[in-house]
Amino acid sequence: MEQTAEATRLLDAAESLFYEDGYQAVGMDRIRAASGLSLKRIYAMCPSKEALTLAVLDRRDDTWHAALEAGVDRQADPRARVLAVFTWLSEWLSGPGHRGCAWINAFGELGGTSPVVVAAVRAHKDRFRRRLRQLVEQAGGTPQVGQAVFLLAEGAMVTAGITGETIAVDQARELVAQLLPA
Amino acid sequence: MEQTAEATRLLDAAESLFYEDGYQAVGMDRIRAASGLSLKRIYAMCPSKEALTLAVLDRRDDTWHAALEAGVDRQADPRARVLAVFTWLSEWLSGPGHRGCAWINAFGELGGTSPVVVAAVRAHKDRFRRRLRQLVEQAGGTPQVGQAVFLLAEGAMVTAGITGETIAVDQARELVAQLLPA
DNA sequence: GCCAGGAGAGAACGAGCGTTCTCCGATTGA
DNA sequence: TCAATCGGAGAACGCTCGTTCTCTCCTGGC
Repeated sequence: MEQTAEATRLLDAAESLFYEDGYQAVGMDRIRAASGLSLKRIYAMCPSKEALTLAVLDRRDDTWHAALEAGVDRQADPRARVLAVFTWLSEWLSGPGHRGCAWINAFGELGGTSPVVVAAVRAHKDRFRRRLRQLVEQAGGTPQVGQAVFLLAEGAMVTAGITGETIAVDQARELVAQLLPA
Repeated sequence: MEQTAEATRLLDAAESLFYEDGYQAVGMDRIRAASGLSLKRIYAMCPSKEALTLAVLDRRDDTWHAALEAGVDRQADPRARVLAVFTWLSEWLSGPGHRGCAWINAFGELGGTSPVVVAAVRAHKDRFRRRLRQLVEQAGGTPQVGQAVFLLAEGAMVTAGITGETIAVDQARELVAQLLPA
């Protein structure tokens, strides 16, 4: 999908509706109404709902990782940069109506029926895991600690989504602080 | 729902179809075909699809925790009992066609639209967390370690579901072994 | 033997889905 | 000024959903 103003409106509308209510619960008509575009215009930009779903996940992967980097870059010390991941995660997940990790949720809903969505989710999680391992390595942690940090982050995200609170993320941050070398 | 042979057939069919393909992707007609019951019989036992969804989650909560206890009871030493949770999880998640934690997936799909499903997911996760904390306490671990074990378990389950492999669970087990007092 | 009653299966219903098609108005070139 | 072409809006289509209804058949009492 090209990067026009209309494409942005479409992706914005679809992204928030999909995130709030899920993919199958949101019809194309609601996306039409929320974006202010006509169905014909939408289908001219995007051949199907599944393609729109993938486009939403793809764009969100970029914005999500960009926001993560911005959070990390608030700190200079390598150890603090790892902890900053969790500080940022806590902020990211604390907005009203937040419902956890969009990719975990997408996998839960579409993982059994849509292989392309599964591939998108795996790609996102791989990217996150690699980045986390890199940050941990720069802070002097072993790959094993890197994997622990990743699993704690995943557990914290899924728990924050289900409970609606971000305490789990803060707890994970404390645990990571103990795992990293001083 | 009473515990008749037909109710069991219904719940068995619905549980495996829901788990494999998700809730909205499975129509009542597929459940009818898989269970061998007529629609009228199904609706005589269960007033709606949402009620069936909850009944499936409820029964699975019991069978899941019973299987967990059976896994834990293979060990007598308190420390080994905590590790046995992860050994059992790895087995539980290694079957063909496995797709991670049914409650996390249910939350991903229906969390935005069905408050009763959210409540069922929270109840299940609370129960698991309490049991885990208890086991960790009996092994001499602090509540903080108990929370770490819970977050690692959640992260491992969600990662195992997405990747289709159980390595993450085994890694989590190793990390827990390091966290627990010797 | 016959009629009343209940349970069976699956056709039917209204709604909503993703996607396409039709119609209408605007615009452009001579 | 007019005709031809293009693009937009949303009505329409075929399908599937969850749920209900109808019709049929079997059973049991007199």
